[in-house]
Amino acid sequence: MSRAAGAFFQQVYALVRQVPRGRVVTYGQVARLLGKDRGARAVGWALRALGDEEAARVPWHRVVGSGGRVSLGVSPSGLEQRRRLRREGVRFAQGRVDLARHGLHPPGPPPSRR
DNA sequence: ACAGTGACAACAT
DNA sequence: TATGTTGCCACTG
Repeated sequence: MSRAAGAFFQQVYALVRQVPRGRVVTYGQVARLLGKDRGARAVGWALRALGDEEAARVPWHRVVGSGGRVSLGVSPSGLEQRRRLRREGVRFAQGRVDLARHGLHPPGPPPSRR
């Protein structure tokens, strides 16, 4: 087990814990915030390494893929992730989280609707 | 000690 | 639009 993890993983957990309810961030954004432009993968690894106890205090479900995709897809965890997000009032569009509404830094142009 | 592997994403072709 | 390559961190066999 020893999910002690290195400093980077700890930074990921610390940052994800700061994501408020009803808000989401992407792997890429987390990586960038930690100074790793191309470290999105490492972020995923960090979350995957979460132990059950850690997962209880880290809102891992608020971390989604680019464009609001749920990377875990159709896996149990993926379904669970969507369920939790929905429960927090996160809106989905085309099976993706509406980053324009819940993301920190929307990548694309703002939707003219709300 | 070394290779494989795993919640991603940007860039090149 | 799709496919291939590369970068990133830590753990396991």
